Formats: sequence, structure tokens, C-alpha cells
Amino acid sequence: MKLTKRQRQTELKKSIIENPFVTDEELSAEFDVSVQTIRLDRMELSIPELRERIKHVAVKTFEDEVKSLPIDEVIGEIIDIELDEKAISIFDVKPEHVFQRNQIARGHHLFAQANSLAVAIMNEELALTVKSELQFLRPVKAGQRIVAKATVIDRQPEKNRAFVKVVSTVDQVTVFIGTFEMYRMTEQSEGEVG
Amino acid sequence: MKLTKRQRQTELKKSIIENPFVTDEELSAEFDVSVQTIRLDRMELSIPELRERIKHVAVKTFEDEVKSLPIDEVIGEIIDIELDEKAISIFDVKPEHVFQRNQIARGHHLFAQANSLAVAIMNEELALTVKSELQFLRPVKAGQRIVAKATVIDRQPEKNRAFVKVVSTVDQVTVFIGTFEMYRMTEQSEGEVG
DNA sequence: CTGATATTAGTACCAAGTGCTAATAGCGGG
DNA sequence: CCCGCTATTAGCACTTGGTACTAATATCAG
Repeated sequence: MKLTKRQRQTELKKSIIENPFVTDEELSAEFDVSVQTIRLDRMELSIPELRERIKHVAVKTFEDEVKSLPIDEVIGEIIDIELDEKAISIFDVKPEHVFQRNQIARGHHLFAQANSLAVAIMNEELALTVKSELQFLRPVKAGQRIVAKATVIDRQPEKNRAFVKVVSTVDQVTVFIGTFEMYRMTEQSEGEVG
Repeated sequence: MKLTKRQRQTELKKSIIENPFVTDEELSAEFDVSVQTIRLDRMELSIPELRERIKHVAVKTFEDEVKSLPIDEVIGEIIDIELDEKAISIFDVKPEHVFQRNQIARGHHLFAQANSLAVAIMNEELALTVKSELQFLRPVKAGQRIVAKATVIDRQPEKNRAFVKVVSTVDQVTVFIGTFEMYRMTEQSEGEVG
């Protein structure tokens, strides 16, 4: 005996999920039934035709790509700054900043907020990050607001260096700590850093 | 005057890149030419038909999904991966990634590439970064291609930890080194990390 | 005015379907 | 053994979004 209708439909579903690019004709060969039977099965299971399945997959990923573009100019909004001393910025975590699977913010957004704040605090035309140590203490989820507070903890003007500590909190709970060794870039030495 | 052939083809290319789901008929309306002209244009530009374009997008993401890791959420493009061992990704630095004043890439892009590669290499549903140490050795400019190589240097399965080292180079010159302490997220402990 | 290029029109054909009708197969109960 | 039911198969017209090809027309430049 070939397979009961029910069994075949179960397997059909699996097959299509596993490989959405399969045609009715290929499925008809796989299950040794007519193409019409496959089509009836798809109808009963509400499985769309090949082209619609492909399109669906494509639209999904296309939208994902559009979403994953961000990280543009300034990350977060600076709400207070005293150059060379301290600065505060806020960053609202939105759906596009988190892992889809568990809604936890991806690390580079926390880093980006902290790092751009460290850059901003430098009273300099431009500053570059040289070294950094980070601790991701607690996961941050979509909908939460991260408050990052940066403080200049050490200055070495002769070496064009400054050290900045950034503590990020959500509802007064520390979620991230980063220390940044910053290089003050003056106009005569644009090329190298290390 | 409508548009020259050349102008139209340039715009056509843009239109299709922006929205690969557009049909020849829609394009013919957009540019006020016949469907045949659109088809000739596509031929000259070697742009495949709608269904092939959609399929291409779908196949791309489907293959990514089959590898079943958050590869679709990686910054940069993964060109080689051996789960739990090593991985390589490339990231092309574009104008939107650099400081306008001196064309140097912002640090968080280098971090994002390295960190997401560290996440991808973990053979795990989801991994989170716990700690990280970074060195920005040389500035990277727009137009350059960063090659990041990640290696798992230590595993502590009992603690759900792994240590990943990422070295990023431009033209064989090391520009960035990062070490990441990663937390393997298993289904029973979803909540806390620190 | 002649040629070359660009554009449009029209036909036949294809893949992978939908939607519909109709025929047939297999089996179980009375 | 026939009735009724479900399952399966077959066939046809039609759809989308094209390809491949031929032929006619438009436009412009020398």
C-alpha cells in the first residue's frame, strides 16, 4: 500500500517546509500520485503554489535586509554634555535592534551608543577609539530605554590620549559597562593611530 | 523629452534593485515606454525576469536559514564558517560608515562585524556577548574591505561559555583585534546573564 | 534622403500553476 | 451484487509573467 491520504498530506507538508522550491510535478513523482492529487492536497492544507511560496520567502528576507541596514550617524540622543568631563545619552531599543528569536538587543547597539558618546565627550575635532573593554551585564529588550553615562576618568594630553568610562542603565539597573581609550586626533597627524 | 535610452536604463537598474518585485508591465508604465522596450533593456543589462529575481532573493535567505544561525543578522557577509571552530566575514566600508571629516570608519562598525561574527560562530540557537576587549590598531577608510577572521580559542561547556578571538584585516594589515566572552543561551535559562 | 538606432507590435511558446467538470477506482455495508 | 462514498485521476480553458523571434515604424544624424 502506498500511503493513506492523511499520511501523504503529513509528509507533503514536511517536504514543502523542508524545500519550498519543489513543484507539484516533483511532488507527484515523490509520492507516486498524480499532479492533481498533489493539488487537491495543497488546497486541503492551504499550502500556496510554488511561486507564492518563493515570493513569501523572498519578501521576508527582503524586509529583513531593509531592517538590518541602520547604524547611521549618532547612536542615541545626547541629553547632557560637559566636554572633557561627562555626558549622558539615551537610546530607545526598538524591534529592529533585537534578535528576533528572543527580543534581546544585539551587543553592537549598546557598544555603538557608548562608543559614540565617548567620541562626543572628547573636546576635539575628532577622536578615535584605540582600545576598549566591555561588559554586557544584563540583556536589554525591545521597548526599554538605555541611559548611558560617560565620564572622562583619565587624561594624557602629551600622548593625545584620554580614558572614558561609560555605564549604561535601564531603570537604574546597570546593563553595560565599557571603558574606552580614546585618541585625540589633531590636524597634523591624520594617518596612523596604533 | 522622455529620457534617453541610457538614462532610462540607469533608472531601470535602480528601480529594480530598490524593488525586485516589480513586473515589466509596471516598469513600462513607470517609464512610459512599451513592455518590449523594458524587456530589451533588461536583456542589455542582463537583468533576469521577475520570477528569477524573486527566486534569487529567496534562495539566498533560504540557504542562510538552513545554516540555521542568525547569519541573516550578521553585519558584513559571511564567506566561510565552521561552527564552533572558525569563521570569516567581509565588510565593505561605505561612505555612510565613516566620519565625514576624515573618512575613517566609526568604531562601532568594526565592533559590529566582529561581534556578530562571534555570535554566528557559536553553534547555538542564540549566544550573547558577556565581555569583550577591543583594540583599534589602524584607521579604516571608506572603500576598504575589512576581512574579519574569528576563532574559538576556548570552550567552557559547563559554564555555557566560549571565548572567541576576532582579527580584522585590510589588505593583510591588521586593523582590529577583539576577544569576546560568549554566553551560550540554552532553552532552560533564558532570563539572566550577568 | 538614406542608414542606423530605438521603439513598438504581434505571434508562438513556456512553466507552473488555478478552477472546473467528469470519469474512474476501491472499499464497506446492506 | 449493487449502492454510496471517498479518493484519485484526467482533461480542458484560462492566468501570469515572462522568452524568443519577426516585422514594422519612429527618430535622428550625416
